[in-house]
Amino acid sequence: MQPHLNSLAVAVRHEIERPNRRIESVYFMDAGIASVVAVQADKTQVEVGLVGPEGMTGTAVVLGGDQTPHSTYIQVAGEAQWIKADQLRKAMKASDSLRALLLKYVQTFMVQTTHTAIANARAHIDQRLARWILMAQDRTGNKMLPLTHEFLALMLGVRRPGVTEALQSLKRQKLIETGRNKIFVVNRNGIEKMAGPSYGVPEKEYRRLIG
Amino acid sequence: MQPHLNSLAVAVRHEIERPNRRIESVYFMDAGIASVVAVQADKTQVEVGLVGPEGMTGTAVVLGGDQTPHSTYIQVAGEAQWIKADQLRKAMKASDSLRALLLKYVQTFMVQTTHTAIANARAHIDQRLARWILMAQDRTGNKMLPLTHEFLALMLGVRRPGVTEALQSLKRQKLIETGRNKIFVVNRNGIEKMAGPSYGVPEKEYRRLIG
DNA sequence: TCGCGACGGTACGGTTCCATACTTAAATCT
DNA sequence: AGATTTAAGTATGGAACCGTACCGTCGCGA
Repeated sequence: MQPHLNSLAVAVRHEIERPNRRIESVYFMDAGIASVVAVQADKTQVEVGLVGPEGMTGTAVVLGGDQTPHSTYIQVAGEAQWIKADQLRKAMKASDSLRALLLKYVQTFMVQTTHTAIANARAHIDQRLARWILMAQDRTGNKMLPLTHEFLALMLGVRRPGVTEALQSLKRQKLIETGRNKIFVVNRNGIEKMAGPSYGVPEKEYRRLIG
Repeated sequence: MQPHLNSLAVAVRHEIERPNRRIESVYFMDAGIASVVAVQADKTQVEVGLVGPEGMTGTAVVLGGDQTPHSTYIQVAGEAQWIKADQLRKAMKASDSLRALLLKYVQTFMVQTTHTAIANARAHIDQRLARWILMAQDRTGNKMLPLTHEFLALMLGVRRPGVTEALQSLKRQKLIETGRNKIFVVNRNGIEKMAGPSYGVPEKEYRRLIG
């Protein structure tokens, strides 16, 4: 696979996959975060999964398809290695172990999306926000996350002022610090406590399957 | 694959898969509905997908695994053909076309779960309920759905009285009729209107991929 | 350095949904 | 038939969020 990989710096908001359009390339993130977003017929959208260096975009290609109704774009700028979808298909055909590994990742990603669903159904905004921060930090390994409230609101499917208030609640509890376009993780354990049961299951499944 | 399939009547609430336990068998529903449920560490659970005659349980096996953190059980009694997970693995190894078909189904199921996530984030109870009724009717082909409010509440992740009120709202609009343990679809188009953008995308994706 | 655009903080009334509890009604069992 | 269980309807006060709007502030580019 390696000869067909190409490094690339990816900028925030860059769209990797468009809904119902052919997937040209698949990205393996070296740094930064991509976001998989479900899109309804009326264009309303909500994030369903995060992809960082632990994973890949374009799971539909791994499953033998060439498009999805989802949208995928860069949330946190970074670097990625991309490969043409066709090259990935060839590589999977050539290597059973590669295919098996990528399918395992699809499984972990699926668990992530199902737990987004349960969090959306049952958790309050501050819990969902805490979950999101934890997942983002897992992927960047950085205390600082460059994010606007507006963007987070879009991701969580809530009002922008709702995010502002939830962030202030976390800040009051000394769990994070905030700045314009920035969130700083201060007390990770505290954030995990805040997220409660909405964080953890997909992470455990990832460790089990891929480690 | 056929020689290893076994017919079986499945009763409501029968558990097909337990969280983090080895998946013994995979079920292809002939009639009735199975429900895939995400489970958090504190045991709270919410439904993330429905499986009827259009699909199968045990997508983790298709992805090369042998367990998931999810739970799967029968929602509407019916009949199923089951096969030992190992036999399915053999059959997939033997037939690329079978494997490709099952992977396509995994893709459609994934889209279903992501749209459960977006519905949970943005839609009100009556819309989510409408979506659920439509998805259930798609799978049984029956105007009558044998369901308790309690069960629906568990599935949607809301209070039981919330379901009662939402059902009455649909009833007032002449979209459904209700009885003890029963919901009757009266005006399917009206229910689709009520569900709005929360219904449709996964169904379209299914038609595109499997038809 | 000034102005403008983007971002974040705050306010307010209204709606949805929650937790909880109690009552009525239908099915099941003895 | 009567008793018991299970399901469905109703009530209430409170919390969480919503849509919307307005204002302060930060940073960037002219």
